[in-house]
Amino acid sequence: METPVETTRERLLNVAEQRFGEGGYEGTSLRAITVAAAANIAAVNYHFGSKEALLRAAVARAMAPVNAERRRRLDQLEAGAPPTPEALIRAFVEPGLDLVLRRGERGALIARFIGRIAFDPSRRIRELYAVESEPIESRYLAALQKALPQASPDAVAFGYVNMLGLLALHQSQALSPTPGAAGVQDTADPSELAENLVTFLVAAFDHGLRS
Amino acid sequence: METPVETTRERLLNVAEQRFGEGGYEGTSLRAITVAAAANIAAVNYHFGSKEALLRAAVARAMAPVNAERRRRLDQLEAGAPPTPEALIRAFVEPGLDLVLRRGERGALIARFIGRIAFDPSRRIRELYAVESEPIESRYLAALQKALPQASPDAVAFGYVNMLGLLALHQSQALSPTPGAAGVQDTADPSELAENLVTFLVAAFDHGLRS
DNA sequence: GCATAGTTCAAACGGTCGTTTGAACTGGAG
DNA sequence: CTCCAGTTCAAACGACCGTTTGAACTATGC
Repeated sequence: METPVETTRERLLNVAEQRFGEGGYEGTSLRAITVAAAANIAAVNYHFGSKEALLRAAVARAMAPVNAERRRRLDQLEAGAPPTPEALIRAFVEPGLDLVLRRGERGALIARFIGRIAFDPSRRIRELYAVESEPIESRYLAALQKALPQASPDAVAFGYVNMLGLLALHQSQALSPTPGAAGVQDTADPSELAENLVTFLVAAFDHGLRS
Repeated sequence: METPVETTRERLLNVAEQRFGEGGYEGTSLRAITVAAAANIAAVNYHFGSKEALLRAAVARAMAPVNAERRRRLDQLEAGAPPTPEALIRAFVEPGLDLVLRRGERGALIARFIGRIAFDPSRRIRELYAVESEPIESRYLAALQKALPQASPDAVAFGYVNMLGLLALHQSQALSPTPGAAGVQDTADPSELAENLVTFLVAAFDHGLRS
């Protein structure tokens, strides 16, 4: 079984995901990416136009399947009875954390990349993520506000941004054990992490939002 | 009333907090810091030894009062009846978010700086924060595990790292409204944000941890 | 005033950065 | 084989980076 030959463009995107996910945007140079991709540095300009455009393309590529799955799940939920907060939270969180299950080793790398970019120090970089995620995310916020009529819309929005934050942090694997925090273990199984996070968030949404 | 004259060293630390908080470690150059501090670039080497050492000193300075207050609150709680999870969460979260109330404009800047460094893309940078915060944080984790006997220690640790993550994100002001997320407003009052976050976390700890 | 420690300075080093350029290469169509 | 579009290459540009250096400056004590 022969692996299809990767184009230079694909190699650049793959390595960009990995490297940007490891070092962030500012901390990753094009030379590091191009060397790892066995490409010439001018190829970045040729295929993408600039470093930032490479990032933009990588973010768009990484987010596309996540967004599609979130959209599919929300469409499905809204086609039936009014969805519960739990169903909505699950529909949102699981695609983000399912990357490992669906894609093997590369999935974890993409998850980390997404989480990392979503909270880059630079607002400009963060907005690359926001542009890709906003259309489907605002639908989820509206659906959650509808599903939680006892809480104020502002309060639901507060819970919602907390959910975004926690999801991104878990994706980026930044919530690793602090040194000396005995008893804290990386959850090896991503579906278990998803269950834990959904349970945590559902409790917070159901009992911890103000009215 | 004359303002005391700032030493070069102090100016460098103050500006470093601001600039590292805005741009992250990699995205902030020493020249930007020294220009803003009206200092010579060699002063960084003279007073601190290196860029990273400047960061380390800034982190230590920023965390010292937060850590002291967390320690004082925990000591106080443990001197009485066994503290509730809510009391512990509050004792941990409030000092982190109180920076604005206690220090005026500079407080928000310091909060952002701390939050930003805590989740820098580079593990090496993140560990500068961890070194400063670990001693008091591990005490809080142990106290929370004791206060939540119905949950497994691993589950409490999971909730704990989520709390760390959310606190840092709120401090860093990275949880700003996404474009188009109508209804999401920056909470102008930090004590209200603390109340909202404590409420959210308490619900998640009380109802959302697995056993 | 001199000596000394502390502090700051401008210039420089060696390295890295993103972007650009024009030539060379590659592959496909006619 | 030629032509052409697409692609890659090495070299270079101008800018920026953290670190270093030796001289100059500053303040204090004798």
